[in-house]
Amino acid sequence: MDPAERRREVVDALFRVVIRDGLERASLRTVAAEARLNVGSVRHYFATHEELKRFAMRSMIDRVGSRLHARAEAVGDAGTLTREERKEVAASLFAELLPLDEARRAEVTVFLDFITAARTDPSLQDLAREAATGARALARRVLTWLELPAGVDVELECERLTALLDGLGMNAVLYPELIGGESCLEILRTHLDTLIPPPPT
Amino acid sequence: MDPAERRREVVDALFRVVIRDGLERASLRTVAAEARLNVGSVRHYFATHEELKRFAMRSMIDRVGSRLHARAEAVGDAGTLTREERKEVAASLFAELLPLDEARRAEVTVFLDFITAARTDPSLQDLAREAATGARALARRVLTWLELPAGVDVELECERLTALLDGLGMNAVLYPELIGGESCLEILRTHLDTLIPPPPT
DNA sequence: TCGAAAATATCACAGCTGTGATACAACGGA
DNA sequence: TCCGTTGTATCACAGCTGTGATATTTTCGA
Repeated sequence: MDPAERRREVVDALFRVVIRDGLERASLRTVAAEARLNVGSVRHYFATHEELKRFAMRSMIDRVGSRLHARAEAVGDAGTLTREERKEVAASLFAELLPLDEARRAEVTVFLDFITAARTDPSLQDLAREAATGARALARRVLTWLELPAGVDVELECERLTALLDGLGMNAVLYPELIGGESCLEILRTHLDTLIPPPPT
Repeated sequence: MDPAERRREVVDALFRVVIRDGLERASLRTVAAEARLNVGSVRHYFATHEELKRFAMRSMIDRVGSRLHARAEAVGDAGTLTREERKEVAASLFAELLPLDEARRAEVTVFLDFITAARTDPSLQDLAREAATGARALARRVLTWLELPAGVDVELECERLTALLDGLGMNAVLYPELIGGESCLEILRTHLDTLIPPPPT
């Protein structure tokens, strides 16, 4: 079997364990069992536990990052869109970072565990920082593309938006009974409306 | 020595371990060592590890909750304040939830570890839910007290504000080099200004 | 002063962890 | 066919974990 695919299987098994029991329960043995392998086989592809975790976190970042990049490229020609249309495009782009379906919920859940673990795990810190700066770069790019009204501090709004997205994702993952995916999307749209007032009806 | 104070000492030791190494490293042995005790002494006050963690999380919630409650009570007579003054009161109240100094940074750090752990730890879930609903109740109360302009959805703004506060706190704790306490406060003030437009100068 | 209660301390045990070492099987080119 | 590479599997070891049981010390009121 293709080694790359085996690695992917192991990483998927790790994700399932993290979603079910949290990252701290994702030991070599539990992940191997989830992947229907034994520790020896897992360690044939990942020399150490640390390497497995780093590879998994990188896979997650790359997956989300490439998806966002593809979406951002697809709307390269902005001149033909009205402000309202661009707002809708921006909303659906940022929505990729919200737990709106099971796949994205899984991503946000795993990602939250990884970045909180990175606070005290030096081997994950560079990846967490990379993801954080990447999210800010995306937000900055989209906000400038939206051509905010004069007098608006783009850097501040960039930080406010990323914080809002992180907060929404975290709350929707930790308290699904308090706030669902639909509310997240509605709040995101409202937020963009406060940045660019909608035309009066 | 007063048993209540001993418990507090142990809990403080646990907080220090969590801040330094994360909640998953806060074993009975590491906490006991941090408190300059042995496991037997710690277990004399907390029968099980689970009981210790629950007590610590409850202490944290109570501490922050009572501080917020005291501040909210202190400004009970709202009629004498202008809208701008009330906005400033609201900002300083919500600022209690942001890592603006070392004490609050420690609180947010520990709290973040607790609520993420609660996702997969049934023994902490009720406390996490209590904290989440409490934060929303506070935000709802303050937002109605601010008398937002007509047409503003208070429930939605309540959720948007709590998500923003959570996101700001999380980012400031996880990426202190990307966003500091001052930026959090500035963003919070900006957010309140978008809810209640400031008078033109 | 005595003695019970509270507090502190130590040991042992089973279970889990990462990792090193080693063995066994499968496969694919010379 | 042979052999080296790749993949799979198993064992052992030290270290950490929570917890039960037990021992020792300290405290403090009758």
